[in-house]
Amino acid sequence: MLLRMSTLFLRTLREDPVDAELPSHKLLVRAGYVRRVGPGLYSWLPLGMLAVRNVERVVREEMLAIGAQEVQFPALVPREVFERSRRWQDYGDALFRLRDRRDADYLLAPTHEELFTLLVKGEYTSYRDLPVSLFQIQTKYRDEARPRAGVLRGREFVMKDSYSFDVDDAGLERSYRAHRDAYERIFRRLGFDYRIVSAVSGAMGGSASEELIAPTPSGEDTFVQCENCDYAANAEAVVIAPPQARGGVVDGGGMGGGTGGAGSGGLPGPQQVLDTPDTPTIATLVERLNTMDLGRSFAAADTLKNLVVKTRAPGAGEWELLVIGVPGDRDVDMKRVAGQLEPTEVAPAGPEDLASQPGLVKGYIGPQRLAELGIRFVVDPLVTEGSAWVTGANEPDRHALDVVRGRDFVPDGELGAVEVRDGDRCARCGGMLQISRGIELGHVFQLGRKYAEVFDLRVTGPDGRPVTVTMGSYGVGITRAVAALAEQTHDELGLRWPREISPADVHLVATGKGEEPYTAGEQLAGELLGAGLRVLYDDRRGTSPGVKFGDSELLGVPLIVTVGRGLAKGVVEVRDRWSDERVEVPLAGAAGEIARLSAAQR
RNA sequence: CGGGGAGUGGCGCAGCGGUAGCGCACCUGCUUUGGGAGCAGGAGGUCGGGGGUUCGAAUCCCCCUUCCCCGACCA
Repeated sequence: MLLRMSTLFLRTLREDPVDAELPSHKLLVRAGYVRRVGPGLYSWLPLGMLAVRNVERVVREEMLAIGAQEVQFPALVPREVFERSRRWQDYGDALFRLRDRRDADYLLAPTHEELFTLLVKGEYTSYRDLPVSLFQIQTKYRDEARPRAGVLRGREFVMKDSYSFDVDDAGLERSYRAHRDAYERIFRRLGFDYRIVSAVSGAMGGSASEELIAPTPSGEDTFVQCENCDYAANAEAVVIAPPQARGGVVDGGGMGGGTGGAGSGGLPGPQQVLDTPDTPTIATLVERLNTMDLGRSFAAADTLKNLVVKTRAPGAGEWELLVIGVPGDRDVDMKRVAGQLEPTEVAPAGPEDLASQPGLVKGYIGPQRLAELGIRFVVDPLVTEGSAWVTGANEPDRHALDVVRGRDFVPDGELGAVEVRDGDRCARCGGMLQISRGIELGHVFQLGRKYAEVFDLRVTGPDGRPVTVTMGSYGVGITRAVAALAEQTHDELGLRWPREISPADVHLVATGKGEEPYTAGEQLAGELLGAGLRVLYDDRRGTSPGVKFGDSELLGVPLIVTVGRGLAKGVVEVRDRWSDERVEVPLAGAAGEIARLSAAQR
């Protein structure tokens, strides 16, 4: 492949686009890889297209290598298909819906579980046909509430999605493993720094759902890693170790700071109700407590905050109230809560929900009488058995002190609800958890029988009886990978591609007076081509050297070869865009040497 | 959905009552050729849309609309 800059459809920009915030976004636009068309919509220009095709190629090769077979579904799907899986309703506003001339409803698919399931159902009927894995590389649509970060989170994007079909759990496990391994090979080949994090809560070390994340400060996914062991999880799926008993019980201390509770050993005295006027928030409460001359000081961590939410089980018509108790210095992570309660829906309780239950006094809710009110109550595991708290007294302007779990209230259960913090403890080994940000590159997921049941995908088993198929679902963001890689690998000069994704192996720059650089460049370009390299050749006349060098840095091809000044000595200069190392190579035989250097790059 | 901001040549911006300008990019000529060249000449805009005020509106007023950023949201 030989691309000539003189004819390449490319215009680089000297200035950053105003709407871009992230380096990857700025650079992909400046380097002429993409152009914005509308909110969350981008055109891919020739260089960008080459990068996208390269990601596709790597993904396709690795999918085929595990025996997955490629198919292609329409992006435009009739409503009925998504009605059956309920996603026409459940997917919400993020689903692009449209109507044809006959007023029939259609959608632009965000993923294709339904069609994959239906396809297999239509063709296969026996357990002997399984397992099978199918994939497609296709444009997906999501009407994001707020597209951002350029191509990283658009409303239209290219994604590889695949699905595995097995007769039993052991088979699913194997298919899952194969995909997970393939994903590791894909991201390694593409040159990513990536982490695999658990995306499922509860099941410690469970592998039912994992995300492959590219760590980068600007990423919009939050995940935690243990400093000590290899535990890593999405922030919404994290499991935090409960502290040693805190507050009054075992022996004072514990974690969570403050000197609250009973201090030294033994249960605190019976709970007492205090007048605490105008203290509807944790901050105001703590301030008030510390001026009350109670013989101890209090911190937010000594208070028990009770948040009211409402839940609705699938199919149930009515919302039910649920109170969640967490230490007062902690925020509740609603996504984490929702993840654990799924498929039951969760929503914050509004004023009208509270009004329906007069026993709940806003700002002064305590768990002491929730049971008698018939309201369900769960606590975060940080609220350990035997711990003592300051909490609401269920009366306006009053709080209760030394309220002990197990003595003064008994929750209906525990629910990890708290937002993770740096320094929280790993539930596996007790090590410190560290929070990082990253971009989700891929997701492997044991879907199970959800769609197989909805679409009645069954095959005849060995005993002649029908068996419901179990599925895995696996995705890789193709266009997102290009941007994520740019985000991870760029430097102050511009893009910097690993070889597998780069639009070319070598960026050949001809510069200098007269014809010599161009005749030599032309010949070298041909030789490089002959050596099997993909060449981007800057053959522009009348473009000053500074512009050419600047472009070569911006475009990000990993090896830059300059034909110019060195010709007097019979050499060309070869520069590694990654290390910035420069070597002079004799023009005679340069192609072979350059091919060798290129092959040595990552 | 909440908060902030912006719509003026391809891109980035200035102008804020007197009929549109700058930088980059582009075109022509000459010079220049190892770090975003110089000189000279040139092309390109119904100033987001509609209505109003005014002798006169990019500029003031009203309505509409689109877009961007932060947050909420995001299988």
